[in-house]
Amino acid sequence: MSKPRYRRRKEKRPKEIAEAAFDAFAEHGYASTPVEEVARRAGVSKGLLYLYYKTKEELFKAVVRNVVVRRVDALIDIADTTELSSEDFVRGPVCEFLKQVPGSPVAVIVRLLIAEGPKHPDLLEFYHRNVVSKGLATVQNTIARGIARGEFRASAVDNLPHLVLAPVLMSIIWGILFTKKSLDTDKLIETQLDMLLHYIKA
Amino acid sequence: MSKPRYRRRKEKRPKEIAEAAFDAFAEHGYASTPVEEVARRAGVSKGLLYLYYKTKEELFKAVVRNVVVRRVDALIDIADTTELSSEDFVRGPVCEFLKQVPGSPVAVIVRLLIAEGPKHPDLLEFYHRNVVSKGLATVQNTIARGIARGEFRASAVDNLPHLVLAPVLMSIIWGILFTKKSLDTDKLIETQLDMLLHYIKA
DNA sequence: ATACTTACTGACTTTAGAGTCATTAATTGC
DNA sequence: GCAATTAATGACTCTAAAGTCAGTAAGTAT
Repeated sequence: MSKPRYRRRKEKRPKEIAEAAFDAFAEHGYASTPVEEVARRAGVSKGLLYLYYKTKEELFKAVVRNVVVRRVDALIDIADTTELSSEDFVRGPVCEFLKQVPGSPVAVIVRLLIAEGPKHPDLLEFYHRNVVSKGLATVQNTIARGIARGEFRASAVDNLPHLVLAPVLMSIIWGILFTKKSLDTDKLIETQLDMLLHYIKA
Repeated sequence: MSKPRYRRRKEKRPKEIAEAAFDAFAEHGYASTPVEEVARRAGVSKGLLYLYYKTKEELFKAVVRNVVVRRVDALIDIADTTELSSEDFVRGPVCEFLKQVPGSPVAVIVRLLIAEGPKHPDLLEFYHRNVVSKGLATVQNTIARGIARGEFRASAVDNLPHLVLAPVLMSIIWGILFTKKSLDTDKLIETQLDMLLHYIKA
């Protein structure tokens, strides 16, 4: 009549473990987080964790891959189907999207990648293909479309979509290092976009 | 008649060790670098290293502090004494300075700080006080002087000097993560400054 | 030359944490 | 109900690496 000590839930375990790992890594970083800490947070034994993930490194990769999924694709869809003028599109949906990034799980992933990335080239490759290059391409397409429509002029920015993401990256890093010293990241991003638009408007 | 097994060089050891540590940390990161590896590179025994640095953490802090020294102050001096117009000053000395940062030891320090910084608040405080806030203040002063002279107009950028450094940070991070995927960091920085100047010119 | 000081060595101790595996117990099928 | 299957446990092993310290030899003073 006693309660069972645990439930067998084969399908849900991997996800739960990956989520616990994300939280733990976010707090202490990858190298300083013992696997046992992850297991504890997931309410699971260390042995079970190793049943689903062969090594700590594999767990790390699963965590990074998990967070990435779908986030960027949402924006791309909007970009492909919007009816707005290029300027309104940038000032509206693009701006909103960029502003929520620094407070999102992506910020954590960026920190993990900077710290541990160089040791996992395949992971960087994956991240570049699925997030970075997609994001940059979307920005670049938006600019190109604006030019085609006669809304924008051609400029050096055409090949430097990185400039759109630079203030976002700045906000993320600032948040990681100097949480205490406040910085108005929304204003930072808005101003950069305003500057960009002035620069390339026809 | 045999060569001595070592020389006693009390004064030079700490510096040599810190430099070896910088190289090692740059290559593998802090957490993944054994102290013995640092000692080996410095041509010294592990015991001696611990004579000069009580813990690995203390060594880490010494490394970060070492690199910081003087780099920023050079620019500040130029800023205070230049005879150039504000625009020429930005397009010349400021631009040159910013362009060499991504390839300098500062890039390594940034990586180390992002990875390990959150565990060493005093170090972040030090870095903020001696590098970041000084750099930002210099940019801000330059803009303010331009406005006072009637060369620039007042704008949102007045309080967001971070925008000047954003492309530099972008270049640093890109270099760390995607060395293979090339990016013209000089062009990136130049374009951002060009954009900024267009935006704030009177 | 000899005694003395201390920079330096490297073998040793200790510990934290990754990964294993024999055992247990929840579930499934008969 | 009973046997078979497998999700789950946690005590254990093994290793890497931080930190220690008794001993050694380079330099110094007398």
